[in-house]
Amino acid sequence: MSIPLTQGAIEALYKGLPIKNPLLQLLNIRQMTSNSGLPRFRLMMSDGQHALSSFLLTTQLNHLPEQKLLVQHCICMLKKVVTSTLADGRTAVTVMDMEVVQSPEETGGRIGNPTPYNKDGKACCIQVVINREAETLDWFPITFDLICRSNVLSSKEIISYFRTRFFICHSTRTLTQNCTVIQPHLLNSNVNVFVISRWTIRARVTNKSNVRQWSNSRGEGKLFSFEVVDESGEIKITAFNNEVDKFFSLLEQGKVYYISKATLKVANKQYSTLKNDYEMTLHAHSSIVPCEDNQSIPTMNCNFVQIEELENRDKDAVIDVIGICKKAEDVSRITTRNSREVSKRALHLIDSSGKEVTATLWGEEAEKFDGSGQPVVAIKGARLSDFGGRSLSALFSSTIMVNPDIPEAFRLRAWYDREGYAVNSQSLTERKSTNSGSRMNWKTLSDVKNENMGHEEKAEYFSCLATVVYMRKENCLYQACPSADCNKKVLIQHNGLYRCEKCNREFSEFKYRFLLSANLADFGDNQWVTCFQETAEVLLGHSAQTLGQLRETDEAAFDEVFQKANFRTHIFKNRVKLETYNDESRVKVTVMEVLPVDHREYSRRLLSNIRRLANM
DNA sequence: CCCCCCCC
Repeated sequence: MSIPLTQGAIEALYKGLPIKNPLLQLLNIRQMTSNSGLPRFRLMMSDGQHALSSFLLTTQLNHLPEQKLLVQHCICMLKKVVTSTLADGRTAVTVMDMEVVQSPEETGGRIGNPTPYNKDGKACCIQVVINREAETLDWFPITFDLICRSNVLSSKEIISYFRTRFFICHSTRTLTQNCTVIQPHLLNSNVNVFVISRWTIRARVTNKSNVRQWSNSRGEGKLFSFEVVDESGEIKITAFNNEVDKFFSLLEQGKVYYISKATLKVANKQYSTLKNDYEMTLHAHSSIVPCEDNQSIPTMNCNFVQIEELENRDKDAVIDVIGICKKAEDVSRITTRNSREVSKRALHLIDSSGKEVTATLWGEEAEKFDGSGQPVVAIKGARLSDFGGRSLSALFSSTIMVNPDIPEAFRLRAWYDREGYAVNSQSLTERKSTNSGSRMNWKTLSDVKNENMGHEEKAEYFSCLATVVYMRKENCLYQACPSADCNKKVLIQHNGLYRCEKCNREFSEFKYRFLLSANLADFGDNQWVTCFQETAEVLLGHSAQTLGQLRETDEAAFDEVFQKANFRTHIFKNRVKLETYNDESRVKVTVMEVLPVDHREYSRRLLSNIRRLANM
């Protein structure tokens, strides 16, 4: 005669509810391989009503099965268990302490007729059956809550199941009242894959990729993906191989379809900006049918950011933008870092903020773009870059819409045709990349000293906004070797010829070159710098040759060049390095590039310096 | 099962 089992224990243990020393019958025991190399035993236990195979024996108790004490149909008292949720969402009941209280001989076999409780912990699918009232509806929104009338799991559990494993929805819909959840059933599939049976979604295609080939160690094939939206959210759907042939030409951006019998998998967030933890994959049995009655399905929910506002957004932000394409540059081919060739086309977008920004389209999108007639262009999901200050770049996931049928587009069109065309817009994107914030290591002159820049073995580089306050005009020029690639200083010989030591030659002529010492000042400090040929020419506005001749012929004009160049403000890109001569070390700053001051850049610099000072 | 998001 067997000891009575503890009724309801399986449910309590599965839910992690407190239950004291329950008595359960072992229905099955299986040895698994564990990461540690020790055998790990998995148990199926029964309380006479329910059976559950989510029990794991702590390895400290491995002696029980190994000594044939814990065998099929014995009765155990579980003295200590821990119920936990595994990384993949499954529940495990780990048995930390137990005692075998009755042998199989004494129990006389399986007790009662237990039914599987939530199956054995493999990936589950909750099958949804639509009852009579709902059968007239042939679609579901992507996400929904459920009211559960099942006696297997509570409604709360079902909802949490759906929240964690399927989709998240916070609104309770009428339709949900008509759903009945029946027995979860087991699927022999990967833990991350769930089959949605008898579910259909009705959704609008917002973005559709091109067909792409892939080839890797796992094989090769072709695929395309598209994104859909319905009133409850958005999701990405991918089709491979045969499904590409079947569905690619059917799907059109902007149109609505009934989509059913796709599988779900956990989305890799790394590759998606969509607000969904899951994505769908189409299979041989999947169906996609166009839907004509699509009024209630949202078009694209764009959250347009004014161009002016882009200046305040973070680099790499993914934003939606809409503007008049004032100018579309010609398409060009570039080679990427990975030596792939790709087409690109820059658009100059302007909106009613009066600001302009450059947006770059890629690949086919760049090639097929037609900018004639200055169309309204909306880009959903463009990446904000800090190139040239602020610019935009389309991603693979971006949706580009020309003259979209939306109120914002009509407003922009009206604004542009009435007054916008005459606006002298200011672009957030500089034409010169060198002025871009990202490439500049901005410093104030006092920063350079305080941070001991240039004291390392390697030269350091910084940029500053500074004003020329003094230039040593006396020895700003030297007589250099006239050979094309030699700038070595030459010495005049008694014979009237100029000798270059480096070339070991004598020349009848020399060329002038600059070696200009200048003192730069900003609001906090000043710094002596050296300008060689190109940078000095920019500062002084004359070539070394012209200025050299001027010095020989018209000293007043020569002086005037310096007067004019003095107290001018520029952006200086500099190299700083510690130099030692005569046992004395000092930091030498060489100007590498002189750039004109852009007023926006100037304000930005000024503002950031002020903020920094305010925080000191 | 893919996963490229680029260039000045």
